[in-house]
Amino acid sequence: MFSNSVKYAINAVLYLAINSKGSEKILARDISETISVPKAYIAKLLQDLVRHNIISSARGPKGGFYLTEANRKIPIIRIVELIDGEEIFKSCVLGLSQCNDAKPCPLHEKISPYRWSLLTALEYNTIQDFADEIIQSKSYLAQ
Amino acid sequence: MFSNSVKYAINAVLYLAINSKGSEKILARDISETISVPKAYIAKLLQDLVRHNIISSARGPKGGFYLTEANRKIPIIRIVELIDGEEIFKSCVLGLSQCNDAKPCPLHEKISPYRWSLLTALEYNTIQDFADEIIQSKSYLAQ
DNA sequence: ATTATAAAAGATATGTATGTCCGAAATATG
DNA sequence: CATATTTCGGACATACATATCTTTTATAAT
Repeated sequence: MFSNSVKYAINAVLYLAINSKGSEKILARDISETISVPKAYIAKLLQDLVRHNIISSARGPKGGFYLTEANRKIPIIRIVELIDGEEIFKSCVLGLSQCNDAKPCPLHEKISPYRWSLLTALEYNTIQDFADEIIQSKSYLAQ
Repeated sequence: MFSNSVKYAINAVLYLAINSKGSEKILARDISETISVPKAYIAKLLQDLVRHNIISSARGPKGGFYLTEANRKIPIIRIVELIDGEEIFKSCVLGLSQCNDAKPCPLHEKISPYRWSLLTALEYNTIQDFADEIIQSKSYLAQ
């Protein structure tokens, strides 16, 4: 469903949300080790998120990545859209250009509820929402 | 969701199911042109399906690909499992190895029921079931 | 038998996602 | 100001999916 890059990015951002309080910053190295993704690779993804104002960063000593209050209110789907593009929820699972509710492909109706559940969960839950769930042990980021 | 290979394979098999009646055979070239996939590429996929007894073939003049009655009763999910592997429906959407009902990732509970219904739909609907739907204009393979 | 046809099989090529490396820019600290 | 730290940016490397090309094998028809 999602590329590895999106999986890594969501994991990294949620780790950030849980571990950086206020202006406290988190090193790319810490994130890399915790989520078991190469430092240079996750760093690139995080830089992309910074450029698009989904997360924040500071260079130099005491620098690192962190989240502003505004960052925390961003829906998770923005991460997916940025990295994998907006089409992944919309394009036909069989690759047919004409597939839609009126002229569905054979799998369309079977898959639509699944896709819709995923889409709305990502659209209506913010970074902070998921972080709260994890803090309250309602869900987990166990590797 | 699915690899291009799976998309191509499902399209090709359903085209076969609809267009080969009885022992009438269909050329790789015809399938290639109809579903707009390079002949050598779709041929390889079809050969793989033949080796695993999902479809049937005959070489030489009057040869081609076709479906036996047994082939037609095969669930669509067998094509997906063969080409993309069995894990694609089972592994965590966030790539977490420990994700399950007891220790769910943040997305797990929001999508599990829908994912499961998709899985069972592909498990219980055969090649013929989907072909029938198309013949009855309940669904379409329009490019 | 010979020929034409078509799948099967193997080898090679291309493209995209993933992963790595190195130097530049920014900045806190002494 | 000098130094250490850390993100940033570009270039490079690797792996895997996708695509192509060539040869071999099987077989129907003449």
